Amino acid sequence: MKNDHDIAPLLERLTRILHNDAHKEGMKPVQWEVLRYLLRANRFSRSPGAVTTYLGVTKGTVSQTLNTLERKGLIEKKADPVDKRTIHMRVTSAGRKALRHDPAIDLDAAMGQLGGGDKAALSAHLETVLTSMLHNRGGRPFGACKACRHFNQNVPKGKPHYCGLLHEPLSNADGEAICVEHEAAA
Amino acid sequence: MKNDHDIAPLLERLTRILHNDAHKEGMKPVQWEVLRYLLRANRFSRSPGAVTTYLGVTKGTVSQTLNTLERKGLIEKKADPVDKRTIHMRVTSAGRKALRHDPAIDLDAAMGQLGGGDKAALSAHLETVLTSMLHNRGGRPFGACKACRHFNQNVPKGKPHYCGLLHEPLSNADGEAICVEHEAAA
DNA sequence: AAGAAAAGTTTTTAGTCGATACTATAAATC
DNA sequence: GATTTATAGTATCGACTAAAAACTTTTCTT
Repeated sequence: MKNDHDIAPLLERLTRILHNDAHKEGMKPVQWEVLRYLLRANRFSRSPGAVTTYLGVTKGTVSQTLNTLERKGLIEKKADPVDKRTIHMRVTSAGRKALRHDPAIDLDAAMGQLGGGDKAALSAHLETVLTSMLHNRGGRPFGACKACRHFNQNVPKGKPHYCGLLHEPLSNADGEAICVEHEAAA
Repeated sequence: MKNDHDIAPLLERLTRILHNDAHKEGMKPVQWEVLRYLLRANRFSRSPGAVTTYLGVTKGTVSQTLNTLERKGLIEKKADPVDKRTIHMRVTSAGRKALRHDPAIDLDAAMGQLGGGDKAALSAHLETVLTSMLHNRGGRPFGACKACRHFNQNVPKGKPHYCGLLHEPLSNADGEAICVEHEAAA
């Protein structure tokens, strides 16, 4: 078969455009990525370590980027009272405000060119490729908490949910968020 | 409709993996991009200016990257004998050799997870999105020379092809390559 | 011939990123 | 209980990316 559909160049150019657009509002591409991540991550996944795992870059780089975001007032850090090594972060209201100018919003707009079925197909195909890439380098999937095999719905009774891995209660919002520890349900 | 398929995060992560992988062989992501581009571009499109248009970054940045690639011996520069402002480049044999370790090859492998029909669909969908993004920022498509409205097949007779815009003859290889000046045939 | 435009380079400044070395806390082992 | 080892983060260095602005040379316009 001659035609390999030249998907790589398409992806490369799309990527490049997105990357270029991310130099807005005094921000850098990684900074947007981290900010977006922190907004979508549950409370177990808003640490420098989780960001490191998510991005796949070194700890030092993440540390610097987080410092920058903190200096800009877009995120806040708070030491864990129990394990004093770990740090928890949250997006400030200024951070949320900044995300309203997220350059990636343009991508959603462009996606509007596709019909519903096409979007579903594109999503599925990208997920297949991504999963394969992640698998080959031992990366974590960072899936939704509620779709994890450690997620227990309405346990204990009366309370919302429960994480069987970390032995922690989970709010409804937690369930929707993405998690470092995510392992797909069987 | 609630489900917007969350395509952006998928694309973002895939992009991030590709970007991280591109720190190999002493190369940087942009350097791979430029090298790949120069190998696929026809002779009218292997100038610093064309690379600038392709990448969408500033001239200064491109100039630096090209200097680095030249210093590494992966590309060669040559001044145009007619218009002394412009410079033509070509990938050296060392450059071609380097591209055999192109980290983007892994993407093709991951794409192997998809069936032929899925690949075609993915390609088509990505192209739709890319075209939309390009259109919104006045970017050039950089399509194949032979699919351009200025492409004249087998003109003049006996000779291979001809570019009606630049008034230059085109080899078969030229026809296959991508071009800055490309405008889709009607 | 004068001015404007085009193609590239250079310099400056801010941030990314891998690598390495480091500190502090926690867990494991003896 | 003290020592080792692992984990979570930070600090520093050097190479590179990128925008922005100033500049050179060459070509096009009028």
